[in-house]
Amino acid sequence: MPESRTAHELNQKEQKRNRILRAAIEVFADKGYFTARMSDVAHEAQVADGTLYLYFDGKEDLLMSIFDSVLSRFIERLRQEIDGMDDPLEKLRVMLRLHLETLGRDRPLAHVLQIETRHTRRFMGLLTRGKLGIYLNMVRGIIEEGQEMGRFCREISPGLATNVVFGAVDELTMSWLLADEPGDILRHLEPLMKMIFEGLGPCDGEDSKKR
Amino acid sequence: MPESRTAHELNQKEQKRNRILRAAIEVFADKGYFTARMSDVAHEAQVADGTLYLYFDGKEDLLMSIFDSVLSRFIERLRQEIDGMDDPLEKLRVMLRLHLETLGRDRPLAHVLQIETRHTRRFMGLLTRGKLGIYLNMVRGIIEEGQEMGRFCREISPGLATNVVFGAVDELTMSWLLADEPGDILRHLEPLMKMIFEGLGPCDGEDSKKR
Amino acid sequence: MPESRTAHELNQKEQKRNRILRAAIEVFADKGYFTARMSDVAHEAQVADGTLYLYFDGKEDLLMSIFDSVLSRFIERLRQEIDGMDDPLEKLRVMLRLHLETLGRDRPLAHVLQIETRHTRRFMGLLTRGKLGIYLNMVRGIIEEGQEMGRFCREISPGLATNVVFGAVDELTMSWLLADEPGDILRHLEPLMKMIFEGLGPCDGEDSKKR
Amino acid sequence: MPESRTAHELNQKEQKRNRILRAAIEVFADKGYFTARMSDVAHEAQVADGTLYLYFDGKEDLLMSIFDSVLSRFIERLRQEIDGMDDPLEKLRVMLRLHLETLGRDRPLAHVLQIETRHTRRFMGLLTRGKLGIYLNMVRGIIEEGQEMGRFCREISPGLATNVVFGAVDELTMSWLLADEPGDILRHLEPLMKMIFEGLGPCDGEDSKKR
DNA sequence: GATGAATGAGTCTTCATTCAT
DNA sequence: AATGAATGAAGACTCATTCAT
Repeated sequence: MPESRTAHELNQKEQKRNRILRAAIEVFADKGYFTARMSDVAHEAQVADGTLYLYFDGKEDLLMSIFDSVLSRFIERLRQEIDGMDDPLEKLRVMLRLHLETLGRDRPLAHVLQIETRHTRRFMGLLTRGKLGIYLNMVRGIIEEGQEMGRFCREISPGLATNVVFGAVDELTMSWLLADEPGDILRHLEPLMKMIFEGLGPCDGEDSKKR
Repeated sequence: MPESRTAHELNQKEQKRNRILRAAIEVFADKGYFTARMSDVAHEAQVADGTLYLYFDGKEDLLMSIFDSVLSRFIERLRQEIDGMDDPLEKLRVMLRLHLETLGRDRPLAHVLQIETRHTRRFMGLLTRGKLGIYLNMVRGIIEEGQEMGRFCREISPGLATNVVFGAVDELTMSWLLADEPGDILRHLEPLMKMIFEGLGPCDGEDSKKR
Repeated sequence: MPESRTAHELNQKEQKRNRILRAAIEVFADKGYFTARMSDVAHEAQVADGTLYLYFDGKEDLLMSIFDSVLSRFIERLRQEIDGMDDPLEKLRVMLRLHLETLGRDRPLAHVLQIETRHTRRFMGLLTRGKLGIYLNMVRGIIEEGQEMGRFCREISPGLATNVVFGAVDELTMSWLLADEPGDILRHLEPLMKMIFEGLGPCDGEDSKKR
Repeated sequence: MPESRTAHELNQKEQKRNRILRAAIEVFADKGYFTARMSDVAHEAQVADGTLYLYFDGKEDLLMSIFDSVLSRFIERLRQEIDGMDDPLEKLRVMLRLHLETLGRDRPLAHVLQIETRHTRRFMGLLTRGKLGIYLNMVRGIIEEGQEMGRFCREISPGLATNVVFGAVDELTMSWLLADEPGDILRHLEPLMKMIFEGLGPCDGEDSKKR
């Protein structure tokens, strides 16, 4: 059963957009955002230079869109997986696994996300106000939920906790990325979870796991 | 007692060189290496554009020189402090403290060293063959010494151990740098030392702390 | 009958290349190679500055290409005209006429070729290894042919003879170029031929035209 | 007997001026006027960059001054030698010999005078209004004198004749300069004189040397 | 929609010239 | 007078972006 013409076209368009995005990831990871030329991306994507501008607003938008598109898919998957769950700690585990999987599977992407995006203050600002903000809000949501259910220490401010959790994965990814022989990033998941639980877990009298 | 004319002039020259270097650190940290213009650096250093080229070979050399100059001073101080010591572990502690202090005291510098330098593959290569190589060799020297004295596990290759130690500080610095409320980076020194000692410490029969 | 798209485009491209080349000739002749700015050339050619770099590698290449393009056409025409001829002396005459015509018809071109090209040692070297070398080899070929046929004195080394002939036209052109009221350069052709014939002609016993 | 202090100083000054001038000749001949840097000249003259400006107004003045100084000495010598002579033709011979000697003895100088000076229209204009004008006027004077005495053809305009004579030496020098194995330029003196005499000599009925 | 030739703003760098010492 | 460090104007070249085909 054939798709409607429009749907088909949309699909075509979507495919080409993704091809360009993919090309940008490779090229940015390889040469660095500033050193890479738009025509390098066009060449890698096997389209004309001008075509890039039919799908993106410019070089900066291309970089932002990498972030955005990856995060969109990530958030969607995360929601699906998390949806039926009850345990906030388990939700966190799923989230971190997904995060590490996404990057661990794709080094060029990880490079762009971790390195090329940090160049300018302005950039980080823009990102945080976009899809990244949604992600961070989800983390925060889970933490607040955990605090309400008594699974997480209530004395820690949710904002700080979010930073700690996000910072931990970020740091982990960065070191994996800079390592010469990175290995499987997922092997760090459980130690990370342990650290986080120790950091966030119940802080009342009865819970004496920590010093 | 007046300095000799030459000595005075050298001093003057050295001072201006440092002023430019400092300006470059500020500007690169603020706008990013690629976004920063040479005239921004000149302006910040309160010299004319052309003056930059009396002290440095160009933009790239400026970035390299930041690295180089900081590392030179760092290595010198490190040598002085380490000189009379016997215990390799203590030497490592001094080294890491100095490393963290140097960066922790100067965020713009840390930014440039950790972020702006990672842009291109080529850059890292150049650096490693320069002063950074000397530093890494010192780390390696200490580790080998520790192994010979039986303080460090002999089964670990010194090269790998060097990477682990250096990677650990690097990672630590990076996360401190990306944090919103960084705090005093030195508070991480002891935990770091503990980790390193656990990772590198004696691995023979009598020492059963590790599996 | 429409040209194929590609052929048409090539033609367009070739035309614009020539327009730029022409503009460069005018501007270089007028202001001198070093004093002329690339944007002067662009302006004269009615293209944007950047466009120059779509057709040439830079300022130097532009100068070289003037030489090259003129010489290419010159050599081609020379080959066509000479092809069926037998008499080497006649070939020389055709060659010199063509040489003088080419420059005599186009003073700016002559200026660039004679003056602006002599600036640097390096330049002349590059040229001689290019199209100019081919031309010089053709001259030499004709002379050797003449010697074999007994029309030219066999005692003169072909290399020297080539220099003499080429030097003569060169000198002639130079003086025509520097003159205030140059007149028709072709009026010098026959005297020149006479001189060359006297210089190169048979040198044996029976031929006593020369002392 | 010591010179007066002032005279001595003037002499010192003059010497340094000449050293700079000489350096400029060497450097301009070697690298070309535009490619040469003022600091190259300073280096060659073993003075500081700034010192050049104590003796000359700038780069252009340096080039002009080469011309001027050479021509000054040339004109002075010429006047001395010519002074007691009667025969205009002999005066011409002396003049041409001096001209060829001056350049033939000093290739770098010849290079600068013949090549580097022709760059810009403006340059030639300036020169002609300076010492060069004086020289040309002397040539013209000799020719007019010759015409009055009936030794030269009266039908030729003195201006044209001057151009012919000057152009001939110029052309000769140029070809000598461009030649690979120049040899002694003075060997061309007599042929040149012959040509000039044939060109300028008496043109009336009784004198039938020319067609 | 797709192309890629054309555009021209933007920047690094050079170097003639100046001037405090 | 001599120096040479400092200046800053000027220009070659790059490359993100546009738009006619």
